[in-house]
Amino acid sequence: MARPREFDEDKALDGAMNVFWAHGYEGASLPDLLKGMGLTRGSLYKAYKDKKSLFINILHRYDEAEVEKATQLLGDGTLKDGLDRINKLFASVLSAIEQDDYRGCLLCSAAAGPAHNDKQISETVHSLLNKMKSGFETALKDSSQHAELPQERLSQLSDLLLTHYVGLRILSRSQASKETLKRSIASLMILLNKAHQ
Amino acid sequence: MARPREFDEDKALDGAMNVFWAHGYEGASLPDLLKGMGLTRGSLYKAYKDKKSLFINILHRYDEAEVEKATQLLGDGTLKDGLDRINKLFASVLSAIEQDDYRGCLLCSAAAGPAHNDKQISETVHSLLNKMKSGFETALKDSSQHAELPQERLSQLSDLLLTHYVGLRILSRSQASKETLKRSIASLMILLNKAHQ
DNA sequence: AACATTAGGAACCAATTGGTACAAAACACA
DNA sequence: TGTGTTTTGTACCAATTGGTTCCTAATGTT
Repeated sequence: MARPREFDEDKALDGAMNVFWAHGYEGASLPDLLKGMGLTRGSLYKAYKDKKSLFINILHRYDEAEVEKATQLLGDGTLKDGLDRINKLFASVLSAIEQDDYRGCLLCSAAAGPAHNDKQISETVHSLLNKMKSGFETALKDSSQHAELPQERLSQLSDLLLTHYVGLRILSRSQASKETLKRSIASLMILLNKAHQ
Repeated sequence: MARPREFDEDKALDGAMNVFWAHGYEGASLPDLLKGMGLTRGSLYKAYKDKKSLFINILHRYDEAEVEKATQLLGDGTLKDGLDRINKLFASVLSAIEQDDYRGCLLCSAAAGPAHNDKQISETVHSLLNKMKSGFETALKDSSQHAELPQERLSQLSDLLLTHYVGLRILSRSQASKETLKRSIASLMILLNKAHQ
């Protein structure tokens, strides 16, 4: 009973994700979002309450789409050595900017922006950042060089990888030079290869 | 000739820096700035043209105050080994959040925010980030363990340190746990001690 | 003392912000 | 064919945004 939704929810949410990704939370205006989602004010507020709720919704969508992709890669058993997976993940960061995609990472931008002021957002952000950390930890445990390290060291290394990931994504968004990012990643991989010694 | 300024320019600019530091560029409203600077609209626009110009001005002030402090530390000859200086710098990042200062770094926040959309800002940001990188490079050259590394490796390592610095500061601002930052820094210092091998 | 020049401050501005109210429209079910 | 329920779209809202105007006040120079 009642009138069915006319808009395609997946399309709308993807649209919102792209707008937030490109402009950030504060930078995305309602008209931006409405245009990107292909719907009008009434529908948006009826379906998603308000801007902040929509954003948190989108953060979860970003999780399912992008964070999940990253953690799947980091746990991907077909790449036997976890270190190779980590390498591949950072290579993908580089590949984004090789294709002139300077949007960075929605999650990292949220960490730098609204997470500072809003508890609900910061909690969501941290749960996703933790998921990334766990992904790194999984990969390290599957690395022939690192598997034997004590848990404490694995956790440390994972936090380092997370920090590095965030740093790279923020630098990407600020349009840092490709070479800078390349050197940073190369250096990380060299150091990581010595971590077990 | 003409009426002299009544407000203390240093106090006003410090006030503006604090407001931008706390709220970010977009997040700092004109009323916020006016209150923090202790002057009225007319004076602000007469003296600093507009919000963006003021922000770039403040970015340079942040350079003189904070970036300079960091690079001085990294080049401080009284700490003989450059590695100790790097250690001390990252310890100061940690110390900030131990004192519940979650503002992060104005420069890093600028990299994550307005630098994405504004060329003038991104250029300023990158020149300061480069200054940080040079600081790291100087310290590495003064490190007994790293001084003999080829220039290419030193540059790589400096970019890694810069990335890590940015990552930490963004995580700080998002109110990441002290433990996370601690582990990340600990891990970095361990790896850095193996970089020369 | 007169004048040129600049600072200060309030009133004002159009545009935009996120958000709401409400009537018309579209369906399911009876 | 109604009837109840929900979506949709438009008109509207108050508040805030960054920015300008313009008059007055304060000064150094002559």
